[in-house]
Amino acid sequence: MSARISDSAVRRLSLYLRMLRELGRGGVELVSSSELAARTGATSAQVRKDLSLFGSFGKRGRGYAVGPLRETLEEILGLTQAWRVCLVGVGKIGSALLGYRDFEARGFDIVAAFDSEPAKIGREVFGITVSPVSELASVVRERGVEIGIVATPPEAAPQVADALAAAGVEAILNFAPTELQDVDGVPVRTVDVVLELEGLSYLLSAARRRDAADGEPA
Amino acid sequence: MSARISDSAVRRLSLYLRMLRELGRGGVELVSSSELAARTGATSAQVRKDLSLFGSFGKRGRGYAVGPLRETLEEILGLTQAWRVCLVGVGKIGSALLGYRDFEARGFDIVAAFDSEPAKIGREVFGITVSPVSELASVVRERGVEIGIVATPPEAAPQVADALAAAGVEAILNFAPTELQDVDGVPVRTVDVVLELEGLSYLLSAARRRDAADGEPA
DNA sequence: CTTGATTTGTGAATACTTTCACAAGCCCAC
DNA sequence: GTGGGCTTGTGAAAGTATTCACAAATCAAG
Repeated sequence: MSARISDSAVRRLSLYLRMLRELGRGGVELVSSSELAARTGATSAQVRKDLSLFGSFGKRGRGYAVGPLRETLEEILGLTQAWRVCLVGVGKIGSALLGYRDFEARGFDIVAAFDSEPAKIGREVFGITVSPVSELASVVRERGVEIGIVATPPEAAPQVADALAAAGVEAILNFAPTELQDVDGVPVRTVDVVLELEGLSYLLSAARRRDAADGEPA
Repeated sequence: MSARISDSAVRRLSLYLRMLRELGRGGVELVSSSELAARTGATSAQVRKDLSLFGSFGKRGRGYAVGPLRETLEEILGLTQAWRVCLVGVGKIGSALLGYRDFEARGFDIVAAFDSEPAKIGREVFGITVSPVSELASVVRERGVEIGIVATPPEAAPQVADALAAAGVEAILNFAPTELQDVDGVPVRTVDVVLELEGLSYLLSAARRRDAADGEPA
């Protein structure tokens, strides 16, 4: 019952949930594993296996009830509560994230923002007032922040992550192009755009090498 | 020699490369697999295995020569050339990406930007003039764009991706929260911030469930 | 030249994930 | 109520990825 669930399985659960919400809005009440699979890029067996890690939610011969399964997945993913989030680094990317109102709709409330640059302190960005990083610890504690977003330059990221963890943040989302080891048991996810582009670059140049070797097919 | 290389291996190669550049700037000339591993969150065996997929670059008893290995990895990842990139959707995230000058430094030149909103057409954002999406096909062809970035709302993303593929783009980086199947053999990577946050939410609530079950330890 | 301290490169072993394939269950039609 | 068409849930099989562990290579010291 409590085997560790892989990151990729959790990621797929999020995708299933997204699709279930869409189906629900469209009034659909029942969905089969193969429909869900087709719409999320998975296979039907994978959908069933992923869901079976947590229980038995479908009806044989019929499929899954959209509403109840949606609620179950929200429960599993911890989305029945709102999480309190803070953001450190109100630069270009940080500001864009503050303005991304989808977060709130998805249960992630940004309740504080920090920057080290004096010119930015006190400024209000998309409804959030920017505080000085020196107040990070106290504000995080006061407002019960659970998730921290790091959107600073790479040099500052490790210290900021440490400070967040020390202040009691329980998980970190990192946008700085730096590998941040899990700090003190606090899980870190990194979103690294350059890394993604380099992954595509690899695919393209590998394809070109292959084409060249195979005599440049059509 | 030409077994398929996994995405995760390629991602690690990018991290090694990043670290090698840093070491090179610091004047370091030789690095061992275990040093590289410690700095990138991998294991030394993994570093050696990843590199051995492409050849034999180290010296037994000594380690890897920083400069030459950096060049080899740049070659493997296709980073010895500059890639031409376009961006579709000049909203909050799109603008932030246009301003992210690191792209150019890493060999990804943004040579065009598109939007469907008339108010944005012709405006110059961080040095790039916004063109109407109606001109996407012609501009992509004219300027030889190889990689397309999708930063539109989710509803528009699938059509935009199709249009990019049809116009001859060879790879797509997607920021819209929509699963985009690989279009017509064009590889797609998706960066989905909400998905990452939901992954963290899962970890947090799983940890809490565990704590509650184990009688709330310290 | 030999010894010893390193560190690579890599088969073999382990661990993890995905896919297969089918019995068990469900519902509709008659 | 019985038959037939579907679809789930899940062990077993296949496929991938990671880790282990060690022979082969390198170099410095004496």
